[in-house]
Amino acid sequence: MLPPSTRRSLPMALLRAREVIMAHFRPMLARHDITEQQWRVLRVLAETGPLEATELANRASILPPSLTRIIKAMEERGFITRNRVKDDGRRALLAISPAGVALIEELAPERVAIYEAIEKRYGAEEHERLLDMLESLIQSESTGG
Amino acid sequence: MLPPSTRRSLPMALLRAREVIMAHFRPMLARHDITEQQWRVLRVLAETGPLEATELANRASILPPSLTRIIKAMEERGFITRNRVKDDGRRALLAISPAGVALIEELAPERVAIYEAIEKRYGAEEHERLLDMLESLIQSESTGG
DNA sequence: AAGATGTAATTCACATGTTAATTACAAGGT
DNA sequence: ACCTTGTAATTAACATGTGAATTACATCTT
Repeated sequence: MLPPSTRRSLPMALLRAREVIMAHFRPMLARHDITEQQWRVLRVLAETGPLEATELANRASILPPSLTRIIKAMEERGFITRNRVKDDGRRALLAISPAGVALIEELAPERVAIYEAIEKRYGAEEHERLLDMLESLIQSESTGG
Repeated sequence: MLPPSTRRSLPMALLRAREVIMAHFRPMLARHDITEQQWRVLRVLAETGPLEATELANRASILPPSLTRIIKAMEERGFITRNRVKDDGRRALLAISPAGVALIEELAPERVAIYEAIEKRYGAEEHERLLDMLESLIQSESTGG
């Protein structure tokens, strides 16, 4: 097997694919002055309820040092709250605040419209298949080592 | 259409997929003290020959400000060279040096082995199909707007 | 030639990615 | 109680991502 060219390597293809998709969301996020990562944190907390930092980092695919900074910024802006866990001074439960929920709800319509536009261009079935294949790849690489 | 959960959103899936793949390459790059982005720059220059900064940035999927810093670092380490373009003082041709070529050749076997291992776990046909679908997605999103 | 406009590259400022080291606790063993 | 070991979170240091502003040239216009 030859070393793949940069025009057909999986890491590059995944990177470019993510870029073209995120390009559609960035203007929306910029208008509300939140970053892509802050947006992920908000959505994870909204979906799952309060989480400890480690679990939140895993679910949002953000490394612990980054999460520390993000939490700090979002707490100051009033989008999330933290509450120490009883009997363990290390941990804290992170939760989305009403303001955070309001932001998610405010962006929901535009978010749906963007996804619909992507599905229209790329194809809804293709979209589902791609998600399946990506999940399968993640599974095969993360478990089998 | 409901807003997709973070467990099945295209941006998150692409991000996670890239993470699990890059996890296999990072140790190799770390041993040679080069970053993922520097590695991309080297490979693009090796494949295509000398390029101007803008074209290199596009092909390596690196933003201009990042490329400026990367070029500076790699020039100092002797992996790439720059030559001003005649009749246009703004542009410069960036080229890989013999030391850069040597690094690529040194890493080639391990690189092939890593790709083979991924194909073995995920399936060669699945791999090809995934690349096709990603290219199709990139195409549909970058042209159609 | 001078000014307006466009383009390539860089610089700035700040957020995140990344690894290693450190701090703060918790739990277990002696 | 003390010490070791393990774990959660943070901090440190440096590289890159990102958008806005700036600089350095080119080119076009008059």
